[in-house]
Amino acid sequence: MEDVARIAGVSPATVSRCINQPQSVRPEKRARIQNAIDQLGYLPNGAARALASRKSRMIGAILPSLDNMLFGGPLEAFQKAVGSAGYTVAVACSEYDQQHERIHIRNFLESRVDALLLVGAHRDPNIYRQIERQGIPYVLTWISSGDRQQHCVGFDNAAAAEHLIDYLVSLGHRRFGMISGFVEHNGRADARLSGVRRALARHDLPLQPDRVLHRPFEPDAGRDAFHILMTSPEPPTVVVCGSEPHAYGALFEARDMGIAVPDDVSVTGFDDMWLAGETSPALTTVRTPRDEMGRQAASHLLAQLRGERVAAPRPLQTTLVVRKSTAPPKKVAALSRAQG
Amino acid sequence: MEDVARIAGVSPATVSRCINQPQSVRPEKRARIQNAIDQLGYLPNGAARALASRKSRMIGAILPSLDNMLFGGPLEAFQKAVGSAGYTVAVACSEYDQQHERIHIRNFLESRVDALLLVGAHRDPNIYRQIERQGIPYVLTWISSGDRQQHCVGFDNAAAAEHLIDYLVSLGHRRFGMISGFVEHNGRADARLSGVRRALARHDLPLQPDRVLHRPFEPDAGRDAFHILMTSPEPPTVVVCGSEPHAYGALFEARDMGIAVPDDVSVTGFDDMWLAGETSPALTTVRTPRDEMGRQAASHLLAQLRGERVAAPRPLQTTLVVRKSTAPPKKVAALSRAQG
DNA sequence: CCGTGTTTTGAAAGCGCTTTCAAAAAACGC
DNA sequence: GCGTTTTTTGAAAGCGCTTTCAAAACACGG
Repeated sequence: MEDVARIAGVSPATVSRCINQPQSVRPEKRARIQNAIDQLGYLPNGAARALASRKSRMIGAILPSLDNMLFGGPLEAFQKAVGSAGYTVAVACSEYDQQHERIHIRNFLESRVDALLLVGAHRDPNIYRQIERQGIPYVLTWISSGDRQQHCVGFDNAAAAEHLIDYLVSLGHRRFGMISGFVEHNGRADARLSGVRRALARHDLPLQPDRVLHRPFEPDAGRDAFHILMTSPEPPTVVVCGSEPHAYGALFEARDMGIAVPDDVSVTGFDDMWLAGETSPALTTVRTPRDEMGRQAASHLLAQLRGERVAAPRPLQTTLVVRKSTAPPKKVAALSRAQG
Repeated sequence: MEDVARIAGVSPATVSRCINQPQSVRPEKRARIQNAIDQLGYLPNGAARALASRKSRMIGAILPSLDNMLFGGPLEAFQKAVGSAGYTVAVACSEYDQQHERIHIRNFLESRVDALLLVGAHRDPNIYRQIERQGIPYVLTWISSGDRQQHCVGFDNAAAAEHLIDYLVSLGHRRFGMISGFVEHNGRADARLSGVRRALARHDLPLQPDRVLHRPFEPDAGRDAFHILMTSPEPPTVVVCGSEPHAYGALFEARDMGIAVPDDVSVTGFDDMWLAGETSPALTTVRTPRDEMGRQAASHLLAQLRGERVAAPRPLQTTLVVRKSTAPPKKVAALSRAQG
C-alpha cells in the first residue's frame, strides 16, 4: 500500500480511503491512485483489513451435507445473494453430527466470520451463548419456530406433514407406514414425524411403532425400509417418507418387487426435488421453498450486518403437490375388517 | 491474549507458543495457560494470526455450480480432507461464467487464501500469472492434462468418451447423435465432444453437425434435445449424452414419446451419479471417480502447503459401466441402406 | 481579498497476534 | 559444585491495513 501511495503521491491513509469510500477522495487523486494500483497489481491484504476494521467480510455456513441435492441449491442462492453484497461464504459439513458441527462453529468464530448460517435449532445452549458472545448475527434455517424464533428462516415442517396426512386420510387411507430420518439431533426429521403423529391422532388413527422406520437419507435405505414395511403381515396402504431420497428408494423397490404404485400402495415424498416430477409414477410430495429460504437467510443476515433492527422473518409456505403416486386404498373391505 | 497471559502468569509470547507449538512449552505452564484460556473463554483472533503469520489456514474453492449432485460430493470429500489438516474451505460459484470466476478468484487472492481449487483449465493466462504471483499452490480439477499438467487432478474426459464410442461401435451403431454441454469455456464438455469425434473418425464414421446439440446441463434441456434428435428425418440409433442430466432427460422424453430404450434407440450418460443405476432402463454410462478426485486434490494441495515438492498427480481412471440402456441397433437393413 | 464553513488530507496510533533475538532457566557432564 | 550445552521464556518489533484527530485545502459570501 505504501508503494501505491508513493507512486500516486498521496499518503497511505488516502489510498485506504480510496478503496473503502471512494466518494470521499477527490476524483483527480482517485484516478492517480487507481493508476498506481493497476500498475503495481496491488491487492489489499484481507487479513490486515479484517484485523484493523474488525470485519472479515466472510460468512460461515455449516450444512449437514453437500452430497445431495438438498442443501446445494439454497447454499448457492445464499452465496449469490451475500456475494453481491461483498461477502464471501465459507462452508463446512457437519455430516449430521453435533460434535463436528461444534468444531466448525468454533473454527468460524475464531476466523471472526461476520455472520453464521446453521441448519436447524437442536443444539447445546452453550453454543448459542458462545455465538452471541461474539456479537455476530446468525440464522437457523429449515425451521420456522422454536425458542429462537427471531433467528429462524424456513417453514413449518410439522404443519406441512399434517397437511399431507390430512390429504391421505381424505383419500381413505387408514393404515400408515413411515420412513423417517433419525430424529435424535435432527429437528426437521423430528418435526415431520410429529406432524404425522399429530394429524393421525386428530383422526383417531394409530401409527404403530413397527410401522415407523428410521433410516439415513439415502435411496438405498429407503428401499430397504420399504421392503420391510411391505413384507410385514399387514402392510400399510400408504408409505409416507420423511425425505425425498427415501421416497425414490421406495419407488424403485416397489418396481423391483412388482408392487404397483399407487394401486397397491401409495407413496409420498417430502421436498419436491427435480426428480419428483419424473419418477414412475410421478411423486406426490410437499414442495419446500428451498432457494427462497437461502435468499431470505441472506437478506435477513445482510440487514443485520448493515446494523438494521430486523423483525423475525416470516415463515415460508410449503405446498402439497399431488401427482400420481397416491390414490385411494384398494382393498376397502380388507381394511374395514382390519379396523373392526 | 494479554489477559490470558496475565492470569497464567506468563508472557503473551508464551501463550502464543502454547497455542501453536504446545510441545515447546513446559507442561506445567501449558496447563496454567490452558486453564486461563478456558476460564476466559478466549478465542484467538484469526485475522491477527493470519496477518502476523502470513497464513490464513483457508483454501478457496470455485465451482461452476452447487445445485446439482456433480460438484457437491467431491467438495465434501475435499473439505473433509483439508479440514482434518486444520484448513477451512471457502466456496464460491462461478455459474459456468468466466467473469464471475475471475471476480471470485480475485476475492480469494485478496483474502489471502493459502491455496486455490478450480475446475477445468480454460481461462485467461493472466489469471494464472496472478495466482502464481501470490505464490500459492492451486489445483485444476476434472481434467488430467494440458499446459498445466502438474496442477491437474482428474481424469481424461476425451479418452473416456472414446472408449464409450468404441463400445457403441462394436455394438453395431453407425448413426450417432450427441447432446453436449456448451464447449466455449468448458474444457470438460469440449474434451468429451472431441473424444467422441476422434473415435468416430477412427472408425470412419460421420457425426453430422445437426446431430450434435448443445444444451445446459439440465434434464429438461436433455429432453428437448432428445426430442429434436428423434423427430429428425433419420434419427440416430444411439444418443450419446455429454452429461448425466442430459441422459436422464433423454430417458424421460423417450418414455413420454413412447420410444423404447434400448430397442428403438440406445442412450448413454456420463458420470454415473446415483440415479444412473435406477432409471428405467438402467443407464449405460462412464463412471468418473469424483470423490477420489476431491481427496486427491486435497492431498496434493496439502503436500505443497507442507512445503513438499510434489510430482504431477497421476490421472484417475474412469470405467465404462454397461447397463440396460444400450443394445445393438434394430434396423440393420435400414442402416446399411443409409450408409450406401 | 478576507473570514468562515466545509471538504479533503496526512500523521500516527493501534488492531491482536507471531517471531526473532537474546537472556534466563534447566539439564547435563565430570 | 562448576562450566557448558540445551531448552524455555520474555521484550519488542513488526504484519498491512483502518481510523481518529487535527491540519491543510478549498469553496463561498460579502
